[in-house]
Amino acid sequence: MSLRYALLALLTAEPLTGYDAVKRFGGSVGYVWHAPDSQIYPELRRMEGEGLIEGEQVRWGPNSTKTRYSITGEGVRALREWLEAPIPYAPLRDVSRMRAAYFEWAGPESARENLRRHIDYYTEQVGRWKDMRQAILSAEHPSIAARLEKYPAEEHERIIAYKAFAYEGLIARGEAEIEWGRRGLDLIDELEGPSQARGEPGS
Amino acid sequence: MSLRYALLALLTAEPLTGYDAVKRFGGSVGYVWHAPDSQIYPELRRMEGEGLIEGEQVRWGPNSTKTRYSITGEGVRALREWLEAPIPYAPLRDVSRMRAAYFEWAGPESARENLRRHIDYYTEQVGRWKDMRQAILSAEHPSIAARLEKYPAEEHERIIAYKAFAYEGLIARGEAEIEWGRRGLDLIDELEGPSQARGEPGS
DNA sequence: ATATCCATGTAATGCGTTACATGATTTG
DNA sequence: CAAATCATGTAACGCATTACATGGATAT
Repeated sequence: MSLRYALLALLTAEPLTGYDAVKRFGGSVGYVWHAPDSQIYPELRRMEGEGLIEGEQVRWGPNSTKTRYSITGEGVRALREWLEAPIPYAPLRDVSRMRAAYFEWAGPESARENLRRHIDYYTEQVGRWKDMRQAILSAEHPSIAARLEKYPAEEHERIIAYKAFAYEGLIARGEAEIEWGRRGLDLIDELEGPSQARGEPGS
Repeated sequence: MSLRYALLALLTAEPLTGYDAVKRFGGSVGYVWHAPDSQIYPELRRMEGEGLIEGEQVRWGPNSTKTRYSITGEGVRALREWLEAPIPYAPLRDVSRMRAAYFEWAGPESARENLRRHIDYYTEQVGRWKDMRQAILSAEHPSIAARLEKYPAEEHERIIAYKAFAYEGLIARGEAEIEWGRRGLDLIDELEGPSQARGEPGS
């Protein structure tokens, strides 16, 4: 049910077509909340039905229109309410940890491969998150720029700060994952002897 | 689809009834992979149908039986295969970060309340995870004890080490969450002035 | 004109959640 | 004998995923 709040949050910056929203979910917001097109379009229509957003038909080319959605007063209220309500923390479902717990059933080489992938994955993610954080802090990112234009200058600092703070959480988490992966590789070396994948120099 | 592998992993320690499995998901395994009864019983039957596990009827009281499941050779093969295959990392869907990114829409007091809950939640979890890690390292936990009995002594070290390592990942992650929450509270103080909830001593 | 973007979906399936439901057995 | 535990589900619903599908508009 958070998809709808992600959409509402997006729409507080500027009106968007479904396609615009899909684009956002491919980039910025998508780093925090993933959603495919097939979920976004129907959700927007449902939200319009409930009065949280309003669609207006905009000319697009000579023979066509597109729907541009804006958030309504009720939409803002719903977003606020959601932000102020306590989140029910979802029970854990952690594939990486589950797999690691049973590494004795995989070969050491495949356990290593697993951890290397873990490290690579989070290294890449951390890179992205750091870039996003920078783009937010410098107000370069188009969607943050549009947002700042819409709100008075005294709000800018906090708008930026909270978004950067969110990314800092992702970065910290990612770095913890990388650390964990490295300790895992060391652990495997201790338990099973060092990897045979690399030759000993000087032997 | 990981539920079935969690079940297979459990069954490598000892045969279990559905109810036993449900119990495990309420405790040990449940800290890593959550599943409700309503998912476990049907999944066990499906797995039996696919030959990954075998159910045998065991007397239970004078007029009743229960089904005790054991892992089959094919089940072990399936578990190994899953452990050795690369995990497709699921796209992110992070409610805490999403909410934090839009804290300017909540009041400062409700943003603080949010972060306090975040800190409390992870503090509690970290406590549990640390206890579990200890219980594993000392081989006190009943399910780890049963497991160790079944495998030769030279396997014990790695069986324990990998499970402890998994919990260490959770602990590290939890601690990063707590840290993040604290920095968030500081950030709110900076942006909005300190909380009015507490009086200034000496004023 | 052709490729790439812009725009918008439907359909099938599966995993997971919540709520509801029942009865036997052991333990105190 | 009453309470707690053991045992095993069904049913309805909703969110999410994957695959499939189409056509107009703009840029080169």
